Amino acid sequence: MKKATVFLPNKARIPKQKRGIETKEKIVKSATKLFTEKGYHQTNAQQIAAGAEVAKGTFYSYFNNKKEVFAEIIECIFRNVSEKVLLNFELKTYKNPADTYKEAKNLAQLIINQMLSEYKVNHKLLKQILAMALLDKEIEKIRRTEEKKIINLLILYMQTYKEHIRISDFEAAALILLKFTEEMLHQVKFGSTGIEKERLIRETEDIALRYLLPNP
Amino acid sequence: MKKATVFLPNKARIPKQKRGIETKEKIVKSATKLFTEKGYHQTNAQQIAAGAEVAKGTFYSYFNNKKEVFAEIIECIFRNVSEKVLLNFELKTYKNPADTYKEAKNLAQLIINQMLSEYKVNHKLLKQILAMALLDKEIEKIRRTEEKKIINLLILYMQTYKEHIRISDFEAAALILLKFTEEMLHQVKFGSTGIEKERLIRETEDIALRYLLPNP
Amino acid sequence: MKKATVFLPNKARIPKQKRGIETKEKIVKSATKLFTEKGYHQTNAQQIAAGAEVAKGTFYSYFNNKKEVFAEIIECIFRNVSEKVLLNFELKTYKNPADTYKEAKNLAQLIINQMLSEYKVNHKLLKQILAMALLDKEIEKIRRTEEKKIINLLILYMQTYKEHIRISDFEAAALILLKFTEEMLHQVKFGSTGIEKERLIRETEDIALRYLLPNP
Amino acid sequence: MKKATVFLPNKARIPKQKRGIETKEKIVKSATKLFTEKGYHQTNAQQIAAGAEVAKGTFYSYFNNKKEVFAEIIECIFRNVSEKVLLNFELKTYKNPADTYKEAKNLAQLIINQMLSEYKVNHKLLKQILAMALLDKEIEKIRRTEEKKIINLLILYMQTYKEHIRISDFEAAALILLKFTEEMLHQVKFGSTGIEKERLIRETEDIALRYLLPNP
DNA sequence: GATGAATGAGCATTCATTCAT
DNA sequence: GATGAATGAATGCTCATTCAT
Repeated sequence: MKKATVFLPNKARIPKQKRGIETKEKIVKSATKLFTEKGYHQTNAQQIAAGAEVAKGTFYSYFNNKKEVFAEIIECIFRNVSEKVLLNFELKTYKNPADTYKEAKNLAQLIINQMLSEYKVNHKLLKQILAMALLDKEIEKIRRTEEKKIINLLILYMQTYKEHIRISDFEAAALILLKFTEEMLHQVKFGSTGIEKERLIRETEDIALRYLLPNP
Repeated sequence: MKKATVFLPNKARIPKQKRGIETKEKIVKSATKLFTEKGYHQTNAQQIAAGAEVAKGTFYSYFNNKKEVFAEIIECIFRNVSEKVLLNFELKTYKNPADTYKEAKNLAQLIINQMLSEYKVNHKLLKQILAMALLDKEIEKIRRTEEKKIINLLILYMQTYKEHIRISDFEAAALILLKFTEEMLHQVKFGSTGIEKERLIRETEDIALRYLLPNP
Repeated sequence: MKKATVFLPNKARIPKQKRGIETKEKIVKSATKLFTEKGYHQTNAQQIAAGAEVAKGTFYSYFNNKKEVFAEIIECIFRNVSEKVLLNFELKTYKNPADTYKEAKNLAQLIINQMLSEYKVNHKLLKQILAMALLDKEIEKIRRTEEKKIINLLILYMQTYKEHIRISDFEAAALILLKFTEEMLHQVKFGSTGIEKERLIRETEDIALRYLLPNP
Repeated sequence: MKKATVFLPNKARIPKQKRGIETKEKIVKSATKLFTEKGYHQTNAQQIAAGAEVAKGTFYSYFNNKKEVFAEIIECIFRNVSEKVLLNFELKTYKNPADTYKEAKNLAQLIINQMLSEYKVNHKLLKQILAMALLDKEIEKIRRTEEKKIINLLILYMQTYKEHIRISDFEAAALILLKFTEEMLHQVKFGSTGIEKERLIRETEDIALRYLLPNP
């Protein structure tokens, strides 16, 4: 086993002109389509380039490698979700500053529904993303960074309504709620259990609210 | 991807003699080690064979391809978990046929703990397994088959203690409980959140029991 | 600039069986032919494999890369030269232990001629070798290792006949004599100056002997 | 290799205006820097252009290809050396027309020293140049053309002092002296033998003078 | 049964060069 | 004149799988 040190040039072009931006978008679009249809490992740079109607070399002038497009795609997806959820939360708390039990319940319901609905991504692509987040450190990091934002939001929510919240370990609770809701989302998305979507969502809400809020 | 095979010859040898069984075990052991250390995609047949101190050809006479060893490994792991949990459940219900509220709680706690402790598999290998279950239909099927057993067990548990259980949709509840517990297990295993194991387990128990059982 | 550490597997096969040895020889032969005809940089692994009538993969199972074949070829050539010169020197000094001035002269003449004649390698390949020894550290090292043997031989010669040698810095002298003789050899081989081979060899002998030995 | 061009369009621009000349100089400077630091083969047009702070297209409007810049660089270096040596020789023979033995010796010493000191080029770049002169016909030709000038100078020197020179084959002697001095220069420059520069230069002078001049 | 030499399609990546803007 | 986006042939290398010994 020899050990060699190599310099990775990081020569990815950052397009400034309209044409370049369009080309990059075409590549991302083609990559998303192929990753969704065939999976990440079954897709190669040649196919992505062909799908975007550009040459292989053009792909490599915008991205250093296949993983980089994937990272860009999922960063965009995750960010979109966390931004939407955050925005919605801010709107609601601004409009309804009063913190009654009923409001706490409504807001919790809202956040859960928000998360469940925001993953607009195709379920096949979602599988690829989840798998890659397990297999690849960099992708895992991107996922965790975006998840941290939602966790912070959940902690903020619990602090806002702390008088109506029965649990005390906000940090652990936020993580658990996020992971649990995500997992339920995946079950709903992948729907391979024969149990209908609605039943799962209803139980998800039940379990989360019962955990968060004391008995009325 | 490399080769689109229409006819699957399935020429894998099923060893009957002691020597053959030992060879197969050596191959499985080597594969497990490599999948854990380097990951599934980073491991090739040559390395598995070398690790088992057999020739590449020998590997291919016991397994049709790399995925087959992986399937065998995870089938063994999942089966082990479901068998242990099942066995334990049966022992407890046999010994304690009375179904008081307290017993229901104790047993629920037991099942959760059982599941949390039974995944003895290395966390790196677990990541590989979860990723593969997302990426590959066959692996997904194996996982689901074994999970179905635990779900049935949970449904049985709920039926046994139905008078003390507050939820009514046993099927959905069992799936949710399993998935939730699994997810928590992964958080505990991967431990990348900075939250201690004990806090996570405590909250997991809390959330599950509160969901299952009515307020005392 | 990112920095990455990569493990180079060094998976080159060392053939033990007759068939493997023959295959390796075929590859080396094909590589030598192509490096000579087209030059090192103009030759690729595919062509070497084709020339040896084996698959590309076979080439890569015997050599990690193109440079490795090249290194093997030149190591063989250099070693051959130094071994022949050394052998001849030992034979002569064994047969003629007396160290008169005349013998010193004869032996010097012999060594020069030996070196001049031993580079049996084609002049085009020699150019490739010299260029690579300038461009590549590893090839340079191989060259220097083999040259050191001849330098040691020349130092030994000077020590043996030290009473008849006019110079005192044996180490520098040996290096200079070697490099000078090599350079003359290249001029003779490359013959691009229009000066005949014989004139160059005559002058080479003259300059070397006049440097080494005092005036009679 | 990449493209077999039959028609050489030679569309390289010859800059007349100040700005164009400056741009060309920037390109040459950048190329020299990169060839020295990374080597000829490891440098590409993009990097040269980037180093000169011009676009890739600009590079190709001044030079038809990478080799052309290299040729320009080495032509400049070699010409510089031969011009300096020639100039110095003319100055000395003009100032000291008398041709005594002592003067012959002094002048020889001077020429050797001149050559040894004039290769101001970085040793890494020198390696690249020597290698390219071995690998490429055009570069070889440039080198030979410039060397011919020094050889002619040496022949002129020998003719001027022919009464004090012991050798008769001026042409062969001039070539040998040049090649020998060059080779010694490289040994001094590359200095990979552990022998100090001064010892090598002293021996070089000794060997050359002893070859040229009879015993006093 | 075991071996390991051989295969060759397949993939990631590079880069000299062109040309529309 | 300058630019830099685009090209695509070419290359080094891998590895699942076969099969003669």
